[in-house]
Amino acid sequence: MAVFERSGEYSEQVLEIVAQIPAGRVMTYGDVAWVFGRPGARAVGMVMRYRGSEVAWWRVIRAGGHPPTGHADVARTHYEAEGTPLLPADTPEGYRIDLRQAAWSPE
DNA sequence: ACCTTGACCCTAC
DNA sequence: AGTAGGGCCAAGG
Repeated sequence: MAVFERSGEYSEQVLEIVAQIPAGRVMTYGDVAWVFGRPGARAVGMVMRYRGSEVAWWRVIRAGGHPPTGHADVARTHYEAEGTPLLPADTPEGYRIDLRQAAWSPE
């Protein structure tokens, strides 16, 4: 509840959900957005840019298990530290998160 | 109210 | 793999 201040409640909601993601688990931008009952993966990404510093932004990834743009290297460090299941991939980053196991959703 | 930006998503070439 | 285009939403000027 409320210690967040700044901009709309949307940002608060996003940060709160991300904060609920347990270590070793991840959630896609799209899934987070759908929690609000409305698409808006871009809006979620923007919240990460503005207030992402306060949450485990690395636990929020793109669709398909791809790490956040421009932060794939840092994100991988956190994944390995938390034991997040990763998989080798042909992607430029050379890896992707195993959504089959890491995919998480709030109750 | 209008326009631009952004750590997005999907499809197509 | 990479680029291009269109579409979604929220915040700020």
